[in-house]
Amino acid sequence: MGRQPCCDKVGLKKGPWTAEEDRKLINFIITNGQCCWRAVPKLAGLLRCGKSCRLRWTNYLRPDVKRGLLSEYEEKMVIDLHAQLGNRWSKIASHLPGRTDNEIKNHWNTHVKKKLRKMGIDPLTHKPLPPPEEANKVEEVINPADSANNEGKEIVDGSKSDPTEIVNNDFCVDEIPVIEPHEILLSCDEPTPSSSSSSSSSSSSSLSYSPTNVLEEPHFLPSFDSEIMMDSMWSDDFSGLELLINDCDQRDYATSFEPSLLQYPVMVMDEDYSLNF
DNA sequence: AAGGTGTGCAACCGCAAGGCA
DNA sequence: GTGCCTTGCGGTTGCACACCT
Repeated sequence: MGRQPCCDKVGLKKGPWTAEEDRKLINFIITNGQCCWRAVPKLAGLLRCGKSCRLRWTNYLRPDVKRGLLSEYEEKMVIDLHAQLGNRWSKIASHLPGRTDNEIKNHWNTHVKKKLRKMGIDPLTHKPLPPPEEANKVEEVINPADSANNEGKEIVDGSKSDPTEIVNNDFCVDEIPVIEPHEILLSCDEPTPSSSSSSSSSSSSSLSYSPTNVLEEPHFLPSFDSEIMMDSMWSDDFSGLELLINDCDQRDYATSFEPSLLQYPVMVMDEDYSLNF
């Protein structure tokens, strides 16, 4: 007997969520909390599968989710945690409050991989990449017929591209010293206000990157535990949150009405139903 | 200006884990 | 112990936008 599909796919909507769908899902969870995701779409009046609702909520609509690019410090943490944990994105995300596994995974695939390769570091192993010639030799030995079909070809395939490209990219693997992940130094082009103001140890233009540093950066992390926050937010006082969504002057109104909400990120819904905090 | 190509990200898919009867 | 159900995870896809020619 085959596996039962997670939901009846007939008549279900796919693709990007609309503002109206977001509103329905938010309203439902505000009213009922996070319950059986399989039942959510039906109860919320959505033509989506439960999985899709859960994903939308956890990755986008959750009030404690952080949007925008990862800071330098967050990126360093991701790299370090990836070196320790591999592609366990949810574990990595659990160390970065407000960041989702999906967001970190996307950031890794689109930004960090390239950055590490440019630095001469293999994003899979976190070890230095071999020089182009050696890499080609190794590839030829391993698979002479298909040496180009390798993940490292983007950077190290010097046989096909103009050698000056390497110079143009300010990168030459011959100059890359053998370094371990914990020795990596990343420059901070634009230190974020949080990192520059909160950490005197990171006042220079680059941060020493090491597991101990990662763990010893208490000022960067929000002072709340996201899970505790969510529990409090959803179980204790939905009415307060609802006020934030429904009132046009949410922040002032909410804080005057319920001062305890000040300790939580304030969720504000725009006219187009996008959320701001 | 138009078409082609590259990039980033939201969302989907399939599988695995864990809980429960 | 077994099978079903739900949730969570990681890999992958596809679309929209930016950039290039």
